[in-house]
Amino acid sequence: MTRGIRRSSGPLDQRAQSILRAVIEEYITSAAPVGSQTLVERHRLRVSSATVRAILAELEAEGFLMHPHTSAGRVPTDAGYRFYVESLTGDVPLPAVEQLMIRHQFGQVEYATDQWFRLAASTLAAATHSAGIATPAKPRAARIRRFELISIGDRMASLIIVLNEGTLKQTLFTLDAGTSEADLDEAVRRLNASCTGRSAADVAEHLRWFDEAPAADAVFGLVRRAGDRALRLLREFDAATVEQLFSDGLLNVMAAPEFASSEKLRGVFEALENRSYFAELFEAVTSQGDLQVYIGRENRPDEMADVSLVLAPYGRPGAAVGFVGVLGPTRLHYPEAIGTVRFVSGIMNDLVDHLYATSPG
Amino acid sequence: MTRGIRRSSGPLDQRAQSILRAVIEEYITSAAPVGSQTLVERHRLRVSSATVRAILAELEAEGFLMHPHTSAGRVPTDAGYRFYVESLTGDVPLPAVEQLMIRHQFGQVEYATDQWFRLAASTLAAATHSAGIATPAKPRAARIRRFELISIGDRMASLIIVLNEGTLKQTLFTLDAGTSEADLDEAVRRLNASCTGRSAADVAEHLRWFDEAPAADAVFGLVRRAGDRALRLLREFDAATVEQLFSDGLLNVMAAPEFASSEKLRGVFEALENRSYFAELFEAVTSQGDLQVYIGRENRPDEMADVSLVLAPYGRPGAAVGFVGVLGPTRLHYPEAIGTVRFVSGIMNDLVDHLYATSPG
DNA sequence: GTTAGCACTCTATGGATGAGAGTGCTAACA
DNA sequence: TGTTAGCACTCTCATCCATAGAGTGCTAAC
Repeated sequence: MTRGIRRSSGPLDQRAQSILRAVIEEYITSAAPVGSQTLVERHRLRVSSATVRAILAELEAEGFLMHPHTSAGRVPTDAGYRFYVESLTGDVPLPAVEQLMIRHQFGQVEYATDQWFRLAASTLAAATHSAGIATPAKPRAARIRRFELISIGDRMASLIIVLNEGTLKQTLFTLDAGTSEADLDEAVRRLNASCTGRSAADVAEHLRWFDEAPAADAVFGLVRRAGDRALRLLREFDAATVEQLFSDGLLNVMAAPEFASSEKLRGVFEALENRSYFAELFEAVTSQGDLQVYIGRENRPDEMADVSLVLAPYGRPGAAVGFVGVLGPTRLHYPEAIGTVRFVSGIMNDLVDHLYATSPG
Repeated sequence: MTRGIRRSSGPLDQRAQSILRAVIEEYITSAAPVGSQTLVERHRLRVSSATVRAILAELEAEGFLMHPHTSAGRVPTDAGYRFYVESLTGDVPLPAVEQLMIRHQFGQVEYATDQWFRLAASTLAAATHSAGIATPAKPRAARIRRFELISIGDRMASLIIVLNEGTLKQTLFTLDAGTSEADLDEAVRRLNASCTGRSAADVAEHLRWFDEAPAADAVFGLVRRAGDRALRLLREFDAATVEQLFSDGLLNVMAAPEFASSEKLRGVFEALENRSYFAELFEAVTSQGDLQVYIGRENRPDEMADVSLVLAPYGRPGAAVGFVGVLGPTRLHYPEAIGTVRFVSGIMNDLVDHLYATSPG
C-alpha cells in the first residue's frame, strides 16, 4: 500500500496527515468547505487555528486540498481522497445486526440465482445510502448442457438452451407448416446428440459438418435452423462481457447536494449505460482480484468525474466472475462503503461457491 | 365521450373551448403561465386581449384554469387537461419514418420475448421524450408444460419448469448425497408424467396424493421436494399481478422544469416501486379494453399528483395481458403521446398474437 | 515552531427599488 | 349586448447595495 504522495517535496508528516484526514472526514459528513476553526473545535486538535491554517496551505500546495474561493474553507481533491483511502488500515465492518439482516435476506433467495444481483444491489444501496450496483456472474465460456424445443401454437416453437451451470437461453422460432411434435422431438434428439457439451466454437464446426452431410429428411431443415439460432445466441452470450448491470438506489445519490442540479446525474446515468465503458470496468475489476476504489476523475468518462466507485469482484476466477459495488459522490463514506462491499461480495462468493462446488459433501 | 364539464353553470361555448385549448397547448410547449396577450398574438384570435381576459376569468371560475398569483398568466388544472384530452378527436399518428424505424427495431428482437418490454419502454421514451413504461404479458394461469432437472456440481441441481407459452421458471435445489443422474432422470420422468398440463392448484392436489402413496423408494423424496419447490414457484407466479415494470427515459422527465427540484421526482420513482399501487393500475388498465389517460391527482398516490400516465393494454384477454405506456409531467403532449402509445401497443398485440395464434397458417 | 492579532477577501443575506407582465374593472363604443 | 381601450393595481423578478460572517494569510511577538 503506497502512501498517497502525489506531487512535489517531501512526505507529509504525521500531523499533516491527521489533519488531512480530519478535513476529509469533516467534509464527508458536512458537504461544506472546512475551515481551520471548525477543525480545531471538532477534532480536538492541540494546536491553534493559525497553525492549522499553515498546514492547510501546505496540503493545498501538495495538491490534496483546494479552495473554492479566498474566504472559503478547504475541500478535498481527488488526490486527497486517494490519500485518505490508501491510508485506511482496517475496514469498518457492518454492524452485526445489519449483517444478520442481510444474511437473512439472501437466505430467502438462495435458490433463485436471478435474484442474487438484484438483492446485492439493493442491499448495498440501503446499507450505504448510495447507489448499489451488481452484475451477474458470467460463466467464462458457455457450454451446452441440453436443448429443448417446445411448440407454442401451431407455427411457433421456443428453443431453450440449458448451459452448463444451469443458465437458460431462450429464443422463439417459426416452424414450417405441418411440423409435428414427433419432428420436434427428433430434432431435439439429434441436436442433443451432436451438440451436448460443446462450446459455441464447436457448434459452429459441427454445423459446417451438417452442411456437408448428404441426408436431408424432413427434420433436417429444422435441426439446421435451430442450430443456427442456438449458435447466434451462444455467440452473443460469449461476446457480451457483461450482460446486465443491476442498480438500485440511484435516488440516494440524487439526494446528495452536489447533484441537486440533476444535470450531472444525468451524465452518470448515461455513462453507466455505455457498453464499452462498462466492459472496461468489468475487466478491470474482475482481473484484479481485490476490491477497487475509483475516485472522481480517476474514472475515465468525464461524466463520472464527480462520483466514486467502490467495486469488488466475486465468483470463481476462470469459471464465473462478476462484481458488486457502490456508486456515490466522491464525498463518500469510504470506510463504511468498503466494509459493506467486502461483506456483500463475500456473501456472493459463498453463493457462487455453493453453486460450483463439485467436491463431495 | 363526455364533454369535460365539471362544476357549475352551463357548458362552455365554442369560443371558450377553443381558448381553453389554446391555453393548454401554449402551456404544454412553454411551461410558463399563459397571458391574454400571448394568446391573442400567437393563436390569431380575432378578439382583443380584454375579451380573452374575460373568458379566462370565466374558465377559471369553472375550474379549468388557475392563477399562480395575481399578475401571472393562467395555468391549466387537472380538470383543464381532462377536458382537453376528452375533446381530442383523432390521434396524432407517429410520422411514417419513425413508425418504420420502430418496426425495424422490433423486427430485430422478434424472437426474444424477454426483450419486448424493454424495447417497448425505450421506444416509447425516445418517441415521446418522456418516460416509457411496460410490463411483460402475464399469462392468466400458469400450466406446466414440462420439468427439467439439471445437476450442477455434486450436491446441487437446477429445477426448470417450462410453462405453457414457453415461459421458464428456474430454481436451485440441494440434492441428498449420492443422488445419481439416473435418479434425477427418473424423478423428472415421474414429475412430468403426473404434472404435465396441470395448474398450481392441480399440482397441490397431486402432491397431497403423493403423501398418501405408500411406495417410498430412493427417488420418492426427490420428487416430493421438487414438487414442493415447483408448487411454490407456480403460486408466486400466479399471485404476482405484475412481475416487473420496465421503465426507460425517466431522465427525460427529470429534465422537465417542474421536476428541477428533484424531490418530487423521487416520490414518483417510489410510487412506481409500490407493489400494491402497481397491481391496482395493472388491473385497471388491462380490465378496461382501451387506452387510459390518468392526469395528475387522478392518480391515487399523492406522489403522482404532478405526472400523467397514458397507458394501453396489449395481449389477449383471458390468455395473457400486459400494458405499455408513457409517464410524463401533466404538461404532456397528449395527442402525440396517445398516438405513440397506441402504435406501440399495436405492435405488442401483433407480437403476442403471433405467439398465441393456434390457427393453422 | 507556535500563536494572537489584524487586515483583507469573498460569499451570502436581506432589504429597497424599478421594470415588466398580467390582471380586473370601468366607461365608451358598435 | 357584446367588445374594447384605457388604466390602476398587484405581484414577481432581477438588480443593486450594504452588511454580516466566515475564513484566509501575514506579521510580529512569544
